[in-house]
Amino acid sequence: MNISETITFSDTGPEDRSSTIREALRNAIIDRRLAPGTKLSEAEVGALFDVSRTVARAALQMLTFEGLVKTERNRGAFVSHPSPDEARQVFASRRLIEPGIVAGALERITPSDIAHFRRQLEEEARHMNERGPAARRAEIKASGDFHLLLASVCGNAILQKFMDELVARSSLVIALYGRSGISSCGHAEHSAILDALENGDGKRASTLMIHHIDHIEADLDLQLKQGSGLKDALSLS
Amino acid sequence: MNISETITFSDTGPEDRSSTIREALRNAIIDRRLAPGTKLSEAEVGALFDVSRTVARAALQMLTFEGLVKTERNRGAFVSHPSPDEARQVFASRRLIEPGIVAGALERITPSDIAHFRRQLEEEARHMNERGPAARRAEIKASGDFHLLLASVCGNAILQKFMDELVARSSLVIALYGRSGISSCGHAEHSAILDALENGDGKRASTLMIHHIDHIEADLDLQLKQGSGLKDALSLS
DNA sequence: AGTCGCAAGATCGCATACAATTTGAACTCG
DNA sequence: CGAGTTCAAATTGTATGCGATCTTGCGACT
Repeated sequence: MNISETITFSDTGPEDRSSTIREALRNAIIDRRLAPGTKLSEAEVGALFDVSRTVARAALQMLTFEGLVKTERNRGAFVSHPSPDEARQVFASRRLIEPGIVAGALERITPSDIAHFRRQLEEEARHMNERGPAARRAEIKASGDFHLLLASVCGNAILQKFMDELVARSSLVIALYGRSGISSCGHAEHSAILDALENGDGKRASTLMIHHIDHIEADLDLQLKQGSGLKDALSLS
Repeated sequence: MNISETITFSDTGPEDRSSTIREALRNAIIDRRLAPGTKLSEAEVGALFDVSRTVARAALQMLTFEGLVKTERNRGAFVSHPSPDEARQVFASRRLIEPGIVAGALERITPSDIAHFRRQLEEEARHMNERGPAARRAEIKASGDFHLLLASVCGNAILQKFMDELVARSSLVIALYGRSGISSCGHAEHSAILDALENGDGKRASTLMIHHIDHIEADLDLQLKQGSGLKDALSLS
């Protein structure tokens, strides 16, 4: 496993090591370097990051709270394998929250923010034009970052935290249920939303956002093919 | 301190003890038996519930994730003391989410649910007619339970979790900034919302809900009297 | 041959021990 | 008498050890 990327703790400063591990695992999960269903043993995680089980456990507990990891008592922690129903709930939540985020962002967005968005969208476009699984992972991540940036502009830390969780879960869902062929449809819509925001047209931006979310969800294949948990093992190994 | 209420672990079964402690602390916080700013030392919490620091720490970590507790590295955990700005963010989030919850609940609510709501509202009314701080605490809690019940009916576990957090934070905010005199205005509005739901009038229910939230927030005194964190110490000790 | 039971191995839950950091106070010096 | 410094008490951060629980492989019994 090469989960730990090129992480040397010194980079992030002496701050919470468990948070650093959480972020690394989080990135690995939403990048799909860690497949849903993968077991994350405390000892293994601890060994990978060269810490004790205590801090590894703390990181896993945080991820469990975010819904990216599922822990079963006396059995361990596993990368979440959201059911189609959970997937629908994720998108229902986003449909509810994101229009409000757009409205909030509209009132506080600055030219400097817009420039930031433009750079972000360029990045996104670059990944879109590349091929290969690495590029696709980067694309999913970049697409999520657009929504997170929007949430940060809106200035509500609570909503931002909610969006953090929703975007992360979405990445999992897309990786699991996405029909890979048509997945790169989001970029133009991001641009359009940003344009509407720049023109101060909040109504249009909200509408575009809802359609955008609809499109993402429509691109999924959410037929319920799984009963309980035996499929986990089936799909992962 | 009598935080632990009448808790004997055997009640909740052999499940996670840290979760049990989390709930007990959570209740104590939203009931205002634990004042904002109060220090929650790991050792003290552990002693109160007769567990080691390890599990106490886990409970505190969960509460930190919910925003009910703030931990500072190497300094400890404290009951959150939300700023007026945070308070506004809480209510902004609720204004965004709860209408959607109402809409979701409308489609799934059953007569049995409605009966449940009625019983809940009676309970609420009982506390409203009593006097004293204990009754007021119970009233705040019961009022929150109405919203949580609504969220549970809506059938979206993610939104339900969000509402859990928002309602808990609201209780803190109300306890901190509520003008105590007029606080008991919510009951009639809850009834009205339920009536609208029963009649299938989702539009009206949503509108009532927004007004309800507006009223709650309007009843607060959110003048920003505090600069940073020195006031915490000032108000707690 | 199939099934049940049992024991060994692995992993987690929790407690405890030790290290690191902060805080507050006593103490010294100007 | 006040300011600065040093040290000790308290508290958190982290590691590790032990018991409990679950899994799994092997063997005996039907």
